[in-house]
Amino acid sequence: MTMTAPEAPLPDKEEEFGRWYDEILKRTELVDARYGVKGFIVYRPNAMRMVKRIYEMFEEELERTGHMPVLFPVVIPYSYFKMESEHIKGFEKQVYMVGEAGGEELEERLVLRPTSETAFYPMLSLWMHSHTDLPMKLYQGVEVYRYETKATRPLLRARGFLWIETHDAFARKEDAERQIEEDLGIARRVYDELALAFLVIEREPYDKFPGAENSYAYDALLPNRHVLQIATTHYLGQNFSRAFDVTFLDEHGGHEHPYTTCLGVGVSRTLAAMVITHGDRYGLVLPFGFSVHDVVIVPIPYHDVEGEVDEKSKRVEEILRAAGFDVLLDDSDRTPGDKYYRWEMLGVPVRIEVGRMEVRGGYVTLFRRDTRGREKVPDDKLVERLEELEREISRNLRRKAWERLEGSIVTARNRDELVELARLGKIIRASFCGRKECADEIKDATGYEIRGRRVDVDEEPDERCAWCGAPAKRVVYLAKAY
RNA sequence: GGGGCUGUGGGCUAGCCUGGUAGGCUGCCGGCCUUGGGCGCCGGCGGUCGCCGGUUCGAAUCCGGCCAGCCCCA
Repeated sequence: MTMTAPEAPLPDKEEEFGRWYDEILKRTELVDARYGVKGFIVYRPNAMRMVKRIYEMFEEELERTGHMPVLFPVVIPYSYFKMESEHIKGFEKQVYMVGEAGGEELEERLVLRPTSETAFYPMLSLWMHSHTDLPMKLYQGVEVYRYETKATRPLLRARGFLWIETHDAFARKEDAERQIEEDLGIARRVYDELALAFLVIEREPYDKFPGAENSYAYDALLPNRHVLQIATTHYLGQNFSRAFDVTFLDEHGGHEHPYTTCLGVGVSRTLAAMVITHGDRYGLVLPFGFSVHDVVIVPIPYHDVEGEVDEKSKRVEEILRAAGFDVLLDDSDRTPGDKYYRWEMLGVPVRIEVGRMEVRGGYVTLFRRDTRGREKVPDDKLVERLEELEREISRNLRRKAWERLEGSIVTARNRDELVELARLGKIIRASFCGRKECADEIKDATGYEIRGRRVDVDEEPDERCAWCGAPAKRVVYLAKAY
């Protein structure tokens, strides 16, 4: 694999996305793909700050909305796994199975969870007795395992990846349907804070999660013009509660199957989406709270002012720490330029430079990573300015992400336009008849998949399907997908 | 699923065709020198050449298999 010299900027993200991505992962020391098992990676400390923060944000939202944490085993007895017929059809080709232990074949094979419905439901039936136990809203944050095709990519398409899954059960259908709305809100709030842009999509019926009645997804856009599904939520109806015979006693003393939902958040993919959406040729670009530090102070000592520079740097450090910022004073004996490049690669949002001019002038020079611009800030305005910048950087990153996403959506009215826009790599908006055969033809002709209908906007289709001309049922979005 | 390319100190690589002491840059350690965008100089550290097998007096190099990574296509 070729790689640029350590001191050169990264390749261009748009033109050479593959190389850019490999190198930024390596140079930032986020993850290491050399563990030696295809599709599995090691998360290094710089990535774990981001991973933990993403987990925290989701967990905070989940607990605020009444979810309780649990932790299930990684292994699922095969007999549980096969209980819901659609589910096993959808997953059996991509599960890891443990077949032996202690040198002997196991009496029952164990599935490494690809998702945990079939682990949860047998326990739900033990825990659930009456309608007073409902709603039951549980979540866990774990690694799941799926035997993906040979085209694995670190974080984007892996055989083991980090995620969060909720499993919720309700007495009434309407409550379960309302949960889908709540799930979509949870993901929207967190992704907003991560400054990501995304389409909220209802998947086509043939493209649902195995065993679901309806599936909804968050799709983010990558610079290689592929979309990336970063979260999904599914309305499962009574499919799983029936298959696992989970019941509760209702107000009238009758046994009922609860209506259930699940939400799956791809934490590894969310991490990738942050790296990819915001990053540039100088490395990561991140909002406050995700890099190794939020503010780094770089002193620039000269002989004649060394003591003063040192003193001012320390004073600034103390003030910012007291104000609650995650600040690091980098007084290592590297040169300032070297420090600039290193902290920029790691996406530290703000750098403060303190040298002769700053000591004499009663100000500091502040560098913001998102625009790579400098500004002078009077000493007594520093805390205030940093508080502003925290919001400003986040807003700026979010705006840029949305501009890119919205700027790449174009409407196709007929077959020719659709083919042409696919050739250009756009996200295509089109009226669609809803037939799977039509979707298959489009896939064959263009490589594009119908992602589904947007649920965050109301849209009326044209009369005719843009592909086949049959009466159109809805407006859908098409893209190449990871 | 089909095809192609690659694997050499921590990182990037030369050497491979034509078999014979593994070379450079970077990094890291120690020292001197200072520092406004990857400072300079001196000395040092670090490699069973992805793994297994074969050919050979001798393999990083040739042959076979495997593993991993990347690219293109479906």
